[in-house]
Amino acid sequence: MPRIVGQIDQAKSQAILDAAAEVLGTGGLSAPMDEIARRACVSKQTIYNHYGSKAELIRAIVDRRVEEIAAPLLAPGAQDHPQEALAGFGRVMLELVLRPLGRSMLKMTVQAADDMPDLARAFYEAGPKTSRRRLAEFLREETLAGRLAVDDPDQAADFFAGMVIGVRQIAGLLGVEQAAQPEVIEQVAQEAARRFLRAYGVD
Amino acid sequence: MPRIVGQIDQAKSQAILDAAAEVLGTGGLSAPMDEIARRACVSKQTIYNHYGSKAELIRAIVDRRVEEIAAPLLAPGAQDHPQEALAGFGRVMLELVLRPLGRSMLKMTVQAADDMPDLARAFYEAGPKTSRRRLAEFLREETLAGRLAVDDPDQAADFFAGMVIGVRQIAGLLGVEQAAQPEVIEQVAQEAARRFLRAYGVD
DNA sequence: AATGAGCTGGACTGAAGAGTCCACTTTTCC
DNA sequence: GGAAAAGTGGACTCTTCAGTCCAGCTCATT
Repeated sequence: MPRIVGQIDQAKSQAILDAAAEVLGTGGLSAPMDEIARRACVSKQTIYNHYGSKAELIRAIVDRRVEEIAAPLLAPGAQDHPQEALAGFGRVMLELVLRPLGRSMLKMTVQAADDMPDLARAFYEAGPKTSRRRLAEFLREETLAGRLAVDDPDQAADFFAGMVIGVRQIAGLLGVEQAAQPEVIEQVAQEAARRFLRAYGVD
Repeated sequence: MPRIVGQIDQAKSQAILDAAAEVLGTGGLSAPMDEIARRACVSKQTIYNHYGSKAELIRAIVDRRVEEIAAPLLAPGAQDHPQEALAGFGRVMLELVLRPLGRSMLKMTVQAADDMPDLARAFYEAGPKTSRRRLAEFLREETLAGRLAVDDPDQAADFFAGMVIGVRQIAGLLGVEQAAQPEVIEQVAQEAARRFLRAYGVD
């Protein structure tokens, strides 16, 4: 990602990205570059050597997050029982949404959406959209296999994702309530999976 | 709401609030006061006479929205059949979330959350929290009446609200996808209610 | 040890925008 | 009709911050 190639320190690039994500995530997009530099233990000039401008720095942060999101969403699915597979999906989504990093990244992207619509769209595709798509595929397969009776997999996937995430995402964006405990995540994922199976079971 | 009482024009207060909601909602919180003044066909000084500062202006906008939210959430509930009552809840929540005004107000409040946590909390209480609370009460009553079998009304309310709202809220915040059509709202509310009844019915 | 790329930190420029001031006009109320 | 309150528009101050500049430092390679 660095604009000026050469002997540039890759570890420093990452340190800058980490610091920027932290500062911009908590203080909002208007947090000053000087603070990011201080947090990264780096001079402001170095940030500009690596990323060129604040907008590109933000872009790099979101791009990295988009990559990070992809991996866990590929994990669940193949399980013995639909209940476990669904709970797995739920767990992954909740982790992505509830972790402090996930929260602040989302808030950052929302704030940036006005000025960088393409960035917001990339984030949306990588996160919310991909998770629903993967889940819908799973539901389609399970229905073909006769273990579920889902007539509209896209809508059903959105229903399940909504159940799992619930009010927590918006609460995080508004900065109310603290991060959720692991046992809460587990309980919510399991219960949502159970209820979903009742709603969409083969009778 | 005006700081300086006297012969102040109430209609002008509203015009300012309307213009500010529009400008700050679409252009983000950093939109300049001059543009709000222009939009409201009012001098900048008049805005300051009415509201004292940009922060208080924002506060007034959110306060007004908080009032507006309260009314529709009291409407549904008492219906012949749970299906209709639930669909009514769903319809109201979707309207609140999907309407352009609702979207931009939410985005504005999210952006303001860092600097005005109390404001964000008031919004959260009035909107997401109240809607879940009202719905949970309804579910509790229906369960007592033997028409539903909801063991954890708070969680079930959150599940239903999540199903209805789904990916649309975050899509709106990220500025992707256009506003939803009325028939989509109706279909989603009805289908969510139907599935919810299967998940929580008395068998 | 010499070269040169990258880094530091601090000073600097320029733009944008919040909030103020002021001379003047309009409205409202008695 | 006159006084007081409210509004207008435009200039003005002050602060904040993105981005630049620069003089001196570090350190790897040769």
